[in-house]
Amino acid sequence: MSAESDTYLARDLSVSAMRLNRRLRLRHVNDRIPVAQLSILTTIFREGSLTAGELAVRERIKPPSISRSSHALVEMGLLKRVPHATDRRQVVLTLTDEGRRVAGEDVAAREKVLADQLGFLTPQQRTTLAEASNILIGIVERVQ
Amino acid sequence: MSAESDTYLARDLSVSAMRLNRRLRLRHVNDRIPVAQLSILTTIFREGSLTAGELAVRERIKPPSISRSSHALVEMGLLKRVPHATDRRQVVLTLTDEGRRVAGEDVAAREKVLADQLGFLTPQQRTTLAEASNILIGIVERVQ
DNA sequence: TATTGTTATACTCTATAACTATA
DNA sequence: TATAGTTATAGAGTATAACAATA
Repeated sequence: MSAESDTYLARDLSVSAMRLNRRLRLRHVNDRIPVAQLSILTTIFREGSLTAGELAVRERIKPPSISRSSHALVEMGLLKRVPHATDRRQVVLTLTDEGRRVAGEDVAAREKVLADQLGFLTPQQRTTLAEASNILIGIVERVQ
Repeated sequence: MSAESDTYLARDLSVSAMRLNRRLRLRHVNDRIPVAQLSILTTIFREGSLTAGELAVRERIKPPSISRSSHALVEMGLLKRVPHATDRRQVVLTLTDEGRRVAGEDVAAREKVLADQLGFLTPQQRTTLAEASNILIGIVERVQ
């Protein structure tokens, strides 16, 4: 890789992240559930019930954002707010049956949305994306 | 790559794009120019003066977003709005001297912001990111 | 009529600061 | 006092719809 392409790697990454993000958000808006809220839903789906604070850590956002999004999900009937067993300050966020159904469907839906696109790729390109995703996660962890 | 990891590739991609985006946006907020506006600035820096419509195509956003962001940049003294030579409906967006300076500096600044993070990576990982960025751009082009 | 761009409006997502309730 | 979470407030970024000016 040349020094010149190194220079633009950061820009290319941020631009492609921004644009991909925009596209995916729009897809989900069409599907009636905003992408950040869907992320919360599927995180709980995968990891099980979590308190608001634990969720904030996993989603890497601040508690107020969790608060807003989780209330929206409760209003949609996808999430329940359960009192914590021993600490009444905490709130345990749990999927409703409908929430579990939606979260489960979303995996398939997302697969479908991107499947067409991934279909254009070679296996090697898919591997590249999977590796890149892991690298990006690591970078995000360190940029604080 | 297993079928299972295939299933989650789309989710991993969208999550890492969202989080990276968030981090980069916050970095730029600290630097006083919002990232989307900076993207406009550097696009014109790289490609030369563009009309609002041309810019909307390149940035993959709708004209109203260009309108808002470009006016903000004009207010900051970074962008000029020049009447089109032959078509008075169109507006040509051109960098001011200050805009050119800021855009130029941004390449270095962005390099500095991510340089620390890229420094943790192996040359092979950087290559992976560069390739992934190109693949993602291609995907974004097709998701319409 | 068609194209270019702006204005009006609305929504998502996020943050920081200030607050409440509980530990 | 410290912690968990909410409310209040602000700002970025985006879209669609309706509009004005020009071709």
